[in-house]
Amino acid sequence: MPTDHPPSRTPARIKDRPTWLISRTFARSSGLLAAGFESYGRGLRSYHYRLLAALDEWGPASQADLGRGTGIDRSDVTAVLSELESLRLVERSVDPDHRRRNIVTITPAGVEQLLELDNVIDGIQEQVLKPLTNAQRRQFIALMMKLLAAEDESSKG
Amino acid sequence: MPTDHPPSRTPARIKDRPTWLISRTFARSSGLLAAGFESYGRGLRSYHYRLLAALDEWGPASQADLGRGTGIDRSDVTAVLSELESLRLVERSVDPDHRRRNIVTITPAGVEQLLELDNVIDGIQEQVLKPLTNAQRRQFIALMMKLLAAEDESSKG
DNA sequence: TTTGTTATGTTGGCCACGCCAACATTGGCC
DNA sequence: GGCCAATGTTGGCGTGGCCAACATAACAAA
Repeated sequence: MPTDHPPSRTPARIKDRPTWLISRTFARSSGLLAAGFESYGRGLRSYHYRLLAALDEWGPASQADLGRGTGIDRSDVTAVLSELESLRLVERSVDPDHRRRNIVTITPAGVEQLLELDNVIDGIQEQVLKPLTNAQRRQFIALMMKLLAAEDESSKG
Repeated sequence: MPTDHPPSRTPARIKDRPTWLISRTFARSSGLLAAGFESYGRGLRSYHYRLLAALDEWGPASQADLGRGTGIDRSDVTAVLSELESLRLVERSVDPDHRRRNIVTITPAGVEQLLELDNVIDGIQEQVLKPLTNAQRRQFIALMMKLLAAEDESSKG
């Protein structure tokens, strides 16, 4: 559990810089997220959630496709899928048309787990944004989307 | 260097969530920052910068105070200071009034290094915010500050 | 058809950042 | 004098994000 120990003073040349604010914001967000995952037990972390979500949404897929789709490295996909498999949340089978490839499928238990995680994570969005009014939340989200739009474009190519 | 490999699709239940946007924003920011530090060579990273900035701004301090002030763990402070010391950017001396304590001082070379890093890092602020207009940048910064205000309060106690 | 070349899954490793525990040592307090 | 707190240090752990190397399988070019 990242306990998120913020600095007590923070040098002036640092404290107002966007990169610093972004980093603190992320620390707060990921701390809350980690606490959420942990309170949930099972040893699931964000990678697990991302993979379950991808499988639920895109249907059965190869590990390589999962990696590309979620931005998780192949090797990490392998490791996390093994954990998910041992929890019976996904299943791996060899693609008959391409025996080097695995077809990964989410199980009913996996879907159920995913839905529960959805709830936990939704609650955390609320916590993260709590200091902002609704209008400010919308603004904040819109600004981040704009900030990331270029990146999204370039990776779609 | 974090190469920041964004996902190519991103599941819908994830892609609009604030925690996800925050995490992507941070990935972008810290990727640019890391590239900046690395292009600069010398093996300096954000911890080094934070400590140099703290020393420059608050004057000579003990390691424990540096840790509390910057939010960096004592043990990490020790390690990073050793690197800074071997680069002759800081000096450690035993506090005569408290021989368990070190007094850490930034050297002239350290100040110089800090100023150069300042420039690099300022350039990165620009890059990070590039997609936003000036008004949007101000908004974005203000929103993050509000988001973090509660945390700052509680750690001042 | 044989010879590269590319894609896939796996293993094992590395780094940054953030933590924590344990320890010896020092100083302050009662 | 004896206890407690603070200090610096060592060593370790976890997460997220990477990369390299490898065997194997499929594919493309020759």
